[in-house]
Amino acid sequence: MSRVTIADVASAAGVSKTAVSFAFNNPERLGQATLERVLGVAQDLGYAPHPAARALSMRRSGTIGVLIPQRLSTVFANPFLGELIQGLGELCEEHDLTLLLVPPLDGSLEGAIRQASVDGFISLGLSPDDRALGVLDRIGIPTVLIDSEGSPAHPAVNVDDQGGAEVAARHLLELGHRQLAIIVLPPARTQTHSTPTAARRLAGYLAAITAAGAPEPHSVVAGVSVAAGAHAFEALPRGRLRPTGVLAMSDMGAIGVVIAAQRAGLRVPDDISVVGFDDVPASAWTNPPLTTVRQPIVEKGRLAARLLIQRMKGRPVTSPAPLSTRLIVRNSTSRARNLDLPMYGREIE
Amino acid sequence: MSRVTIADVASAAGVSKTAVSFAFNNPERLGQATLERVLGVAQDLGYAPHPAARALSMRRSGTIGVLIPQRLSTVFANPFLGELIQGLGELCEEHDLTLLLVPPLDGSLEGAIRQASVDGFISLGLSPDDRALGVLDRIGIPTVLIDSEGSPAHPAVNVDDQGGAEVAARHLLELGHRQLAIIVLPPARTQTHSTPTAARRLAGYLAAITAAGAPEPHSVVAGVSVAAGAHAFEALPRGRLRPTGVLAMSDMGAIGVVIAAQRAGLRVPDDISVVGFDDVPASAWTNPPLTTVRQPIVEKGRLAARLLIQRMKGRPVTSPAPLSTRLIVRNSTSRARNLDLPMYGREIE
DNA sequence: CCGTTTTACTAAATCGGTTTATGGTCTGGG
DNA sequence: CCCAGACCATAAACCGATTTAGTAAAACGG
Repeated sequence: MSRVTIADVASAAGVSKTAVSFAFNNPERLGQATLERVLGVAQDLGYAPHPAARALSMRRSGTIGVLIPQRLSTVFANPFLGELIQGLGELCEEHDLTLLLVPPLDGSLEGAIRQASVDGFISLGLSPDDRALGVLDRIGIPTVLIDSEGSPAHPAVNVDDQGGAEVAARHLLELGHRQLAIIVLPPARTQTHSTPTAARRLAGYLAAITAAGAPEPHSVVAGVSVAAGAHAFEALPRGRLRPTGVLAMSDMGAIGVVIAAQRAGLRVPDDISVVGFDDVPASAWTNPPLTTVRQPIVEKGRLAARLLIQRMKGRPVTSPAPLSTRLIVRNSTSRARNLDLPMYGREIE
Repeated sequence: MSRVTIADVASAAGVSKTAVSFAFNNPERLGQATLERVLGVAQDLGYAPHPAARALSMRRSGTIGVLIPQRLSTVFANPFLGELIQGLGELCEEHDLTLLLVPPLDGSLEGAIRQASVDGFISLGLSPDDRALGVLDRIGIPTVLIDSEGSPAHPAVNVDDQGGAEVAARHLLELGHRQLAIIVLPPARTQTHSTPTAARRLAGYLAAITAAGAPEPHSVVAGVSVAAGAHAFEALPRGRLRPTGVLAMSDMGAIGVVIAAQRAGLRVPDDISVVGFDDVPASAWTNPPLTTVRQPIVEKGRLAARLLIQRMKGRPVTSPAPLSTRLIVRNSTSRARNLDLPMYGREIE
């Protein structure tokens, strides 16, 4: 009942284990006749080399791990990861690699990292002081960071978050919005402070806002999901202080805000403008289509995978320049209603 | 520079490899003093057991594989997989398992299956005669099928595709639509004929249509993506024979149809009704929100993972009853325009 | 015909763990 | 004082492959 091993094939074919191994990995080292016989027997027996045994002796598993900072059961609610995997996947296919999703094992990424049999890691959104990073270079597995601070040890792939955020905020300001709100991404996994990405986007928003001399924005923390975005909207000030423009750090959050606003009887963009971040595909289909900051997610995945594969080959690699972002203006933003119009400041609901 | 092994720890702590192993896996078999010393040394050296070695000797890898019928670079364009993984992920977390994505290795799923070091497989949408299935039970790794024909060897988790499709078609027919079109899912990976899911949905559509005595629908094959759906719309007959109702076998396809229709100057649902399948979350946010057949994707993932884990524990498992589907009526469908109205049959563009 | 390659194959070491079987040391009871 | 049992720790076997070093036989060159 148990699995067919190389020894079974060897004895069935009347040769040594070495010969069987050669048949698959070094066929030219075997005579025609033996080669065919061994291959035939292996086929008949349904032999497949044990992957773990193979990985152990070859010191490579043919797998790269994606270090995910959240639970699997929630992280895919954001299309971002799916997009990223499309990019990673392209290079994995080229190089015959499979992808292992590595979420925290009962809360601990460190533990998960040790368990994972991979040749390299792509790590998402780790803060520079996450303990997982320590484990990573202690174990010495090549790693490429995405959305983190780069370090001499590990190259990082980033986009111009701050620049993108700045343009987004300026867009609202130029449309005449003064009273803004920011939907801030939740803090890093174990830390209380924000992720590098959130920090950079926030810096961009604030830079534009203070440069324009607009009042300090109200800010609410919300996870990257439609529900969280909707919830965040509820937490916004109402009445006279109600923001007319919302800067969300994610598209999902922005969509949530839009939906909650509409449910509350506001029209988007007439009563409230909302701008997202990421430009996931769905942003183009929403009602209204979302104004958002586009970042090249698939390209980011491709680039990170490419760098990782370089590192896995032993070549030294340094962090590339941040990929550029750009504002995609669709229909969730419009000119701010004039302060004197009767509509301004009306109570919600 | 190379990795710290159990032997290094053993010699550094002045004990045997066995003792080190026990320190981690069988701490009660060691004395207090030794235990602490070994653990301390291991910590200092940054020791982590080699996952492949561990997997080899323990005969388990702590990983389950998801057999994906398409390339990674395309499959995540459909939110379906992400949703499913949310479900799988819930149970993986409970049982400390990681998830390996196993797409075809240069075209061959069989090859990919052999390489994957996993304790079990979840397989997506395999036709009953796919050669990959043969490999699966030859190797003897527990497997649960999703969206396939179940077999005595492998339990399958399915939803009531046919019933759902039937309700969807009836919905359009009851709204007065006669001239329908069907956007058919593309055939299985290597085969020329359709996947079980596509076949069942098609059967459902046709059952309702013939029962209603409506004319035979036009059908177009299109992949599960917005672009493919849009493309499919272009292939639909125009003029007098233009369908007023479209049955898409996926939400992504449906969204593509909607977008292409709107681009062509049609109003949805006034000029053309479209119904999707799956009810991925994005369907609720589109413009207009999509009428679609809801299937419980996350639940499907949960159930499949639960069954697989049972099988991995050696318990026998049989295919559960199909999960039920239901029609979610939103705004992409409406009463068919009366045949006599001047608008009917107007040329597109 | 003899030494040298080449060819075809194999025994044994190795990868890095876990596990089984066993051997000492201490303790306590008779 | 002796023996049984409890307690700790270890040597060696094992998991299932790859790979190194080497051997026997055949082919080759002069």
